[in-house]
Amino acid sequence: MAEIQSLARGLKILELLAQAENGVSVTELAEELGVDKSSASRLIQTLATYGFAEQDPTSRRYRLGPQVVRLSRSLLTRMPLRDEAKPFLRQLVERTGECAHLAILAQGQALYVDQVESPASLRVTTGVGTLAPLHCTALGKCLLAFDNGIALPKELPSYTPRTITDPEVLRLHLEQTRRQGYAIDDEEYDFGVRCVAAPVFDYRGKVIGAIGISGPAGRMGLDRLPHYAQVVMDAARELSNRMSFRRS
Amino acid sequence: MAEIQSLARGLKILELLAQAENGVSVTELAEELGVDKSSASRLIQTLATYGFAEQDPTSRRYRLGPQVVRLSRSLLTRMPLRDEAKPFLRQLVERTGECAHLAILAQGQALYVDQVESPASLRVTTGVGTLAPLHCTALGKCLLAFDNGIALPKELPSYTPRTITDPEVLRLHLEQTRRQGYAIDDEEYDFGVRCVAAPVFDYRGKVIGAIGISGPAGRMGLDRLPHYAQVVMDAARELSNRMSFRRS
DNA sequence: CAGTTTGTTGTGTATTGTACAACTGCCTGG
DNA sequence: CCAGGCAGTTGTACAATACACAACAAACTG
Repeated sequence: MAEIQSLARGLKILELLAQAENGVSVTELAEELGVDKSSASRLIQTLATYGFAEQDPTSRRYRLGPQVVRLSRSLLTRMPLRDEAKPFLRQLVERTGECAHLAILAQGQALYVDQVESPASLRVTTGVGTLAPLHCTALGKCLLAFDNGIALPKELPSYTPRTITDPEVLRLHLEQTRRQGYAIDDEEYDFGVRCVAAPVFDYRGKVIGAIGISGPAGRMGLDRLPHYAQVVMDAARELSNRMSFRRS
Repeated sequence: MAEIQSLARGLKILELLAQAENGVSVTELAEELGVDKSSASRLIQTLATYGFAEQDPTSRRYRLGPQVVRLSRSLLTRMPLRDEAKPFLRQLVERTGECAHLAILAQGQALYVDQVESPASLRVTTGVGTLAPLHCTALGKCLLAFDNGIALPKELPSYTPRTITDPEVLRLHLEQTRRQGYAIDDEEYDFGVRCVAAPVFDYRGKVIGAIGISGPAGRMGLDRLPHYAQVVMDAARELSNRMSFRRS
């Protein structure tokens, strides 16, 4: 009895609401959870009274409520790494003209927690809150390569023809990443998008996140990547220094 | 029995986690909820297994988990208004040099759901997910003035000496807002910050949100406000047109 | 190292969440 | 326009489950 059933069901409902495109009906919820309509109805009513869900008056379907946005903000604003990283992200955008991102490890995936947009009209925006796989993104590879505690993902799903799907190839690739101190994503997750990222460490040398830039392959030619890598690494190193002082 | 107790308690815990600066201990949770330590422990364990809470390994205190950021993203990306508004927010920043915001009504407050930052080094950023009072912000006043269904807030707390705290004064002020088609916040919520906002309507003429700009009082002189108001209203009107086509 | 505080794990009991059923409002088709 | 079906909510009885109490483990403090 280590898990509160009805709370767990409520949380599952939140996830279902997040996945659903156009809201979810009570009957669908009941089917998905394997409970009666009445139970599903009461559960989501509770979610609604606390602002975590909302009912569309006409269709009677439920969707996520504004409360989740508030919670998210609380989490993000209370993240020291995010505060410290912001100026470096801006700096990266200034120096490279591409979008800059900050990600941390969350549930075996890379969670994008901040972004500064490029001024270019063609830009690669990855919304804050996005979860991306570790094995085919530059930020993810950084987390994977420099975090000793983490194991390689069992599955290496393919997103583009360039995605590394062989565990052994990935292992070697990560070793190289460790050696050179930065990671590259060469159209392995999104067609036509290249990324460069470097790890951020705390005072104990533990990886706490990664910062990097993403841009269209056209602008981010392979020959220019080493230059970008240097810029990103410099920023990451300086940010790591900053984080070392905030021993929280 | 219209409310599932344990789910409600779990949601209250989430709110407590959001408010707490440095995480919350199990004992604190138990006290706050009026339940036993053991119950609080099991509730938050359930939250943790689903990624809604995280335990700091050293301090054993709990904080919000990454799952809430994911949910938030789902909600925000599924918001048609947000997609449509983005280019107009960028346009506002370009034309005025100040930060632009989009807000909707949520739980009797203005919820900031998007922002485009000003390039100026002195800028007014209001994080996405912020809740602000309706009676002393430009975006809030728009929602208040143009939404027929909504009642005036009972309490009109004061944030600066300029905050309107008299209901009658506010009523007249909102009438003027309706007449002129835009709202102003003249340092009524934040010292030294002025805002201008205009409402966004759907195809039925119902307010679905508001967009506006915020800047330091130094740059946003009172004499320039009418000009800014025109720019904001133009954008809001065009955005309203766009929204009329998406009859969802 | 003893004492104290804090978090987690058993366990019996009663509260509470659940399924079943009845009810209401809505939509659809004849 | 009405009959039939469907989706969502409310009532109710029962049993599952979440709860308080207690014991235990672990960490902090003096």
